[in-house]
Amino acid sequence: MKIATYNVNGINSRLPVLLRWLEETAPDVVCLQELKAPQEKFPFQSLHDAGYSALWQGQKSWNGVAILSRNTSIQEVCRLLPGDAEDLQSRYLEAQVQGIRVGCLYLPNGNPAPGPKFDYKLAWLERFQVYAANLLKSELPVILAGDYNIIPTETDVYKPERWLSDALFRSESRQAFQTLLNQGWTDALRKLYPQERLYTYWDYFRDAYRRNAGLRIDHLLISPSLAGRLIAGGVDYPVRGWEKTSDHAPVWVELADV
DNA sequence: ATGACCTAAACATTAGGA
Repeated sequence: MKIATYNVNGINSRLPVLLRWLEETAPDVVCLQELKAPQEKFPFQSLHDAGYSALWQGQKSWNGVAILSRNTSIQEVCRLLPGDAEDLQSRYLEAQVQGIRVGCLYLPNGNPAPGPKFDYKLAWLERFQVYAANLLKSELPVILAGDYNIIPTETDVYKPERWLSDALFRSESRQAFQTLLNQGWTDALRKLYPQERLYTYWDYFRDAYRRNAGLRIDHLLISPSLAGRLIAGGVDYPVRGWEKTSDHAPVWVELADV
């Protein structure tokens, strides 16, 4: 089965691109981020017509996450990241889908750093680490897929020296990502491609996509039982070159059937 | 070092993104 994550950067303005990508690649499960749409403006009918059921947590203007499942139902687990009752931003959605526990996340950007936004990012990461550790303890097959807004290593950015003080690449962010790997999560794309330069995001500025001046910030972290089923994965690069496209490209993994 | 571009709503400028 194929599971993908895609930061769409506005689901309604991106709907033609999303539907074309779904039709061409037919992922079984999809995690979407940055819907930038309130709950009532989610295009569930268009997705239904394309063969996908959907669970979504919208928000006016910003954030927003969704989980899609092809031809099957979705059982909701939660709509917010636990650990802070004050944090109502739509950045985490979890469901049981096709036998797998799927966490869809949109981690805070954190810029400018240092500052309150960076503090929020680090606090979110701490809550996420606690939550992820408990998921591992459950021994369920789990995938935590989304826009982590973290460049894990200097292999994951076209020009590391330019990004050292950026919230995406600061040591606190990288260390938090490493902590998740140390817990036992597998960075699926890096596992499949240990050395290669893989990017999932290219700035709209400066012709970044054509120059391949990109970042790898969208990740699929898989629990040990799923790591044993990992058979393929990749970035759907051409989607980033389509008309009216997101600044992110979809990322996917293929898992062997049990 | 700066600014380049894109989205949604604050609607024609601003805020946020990464």
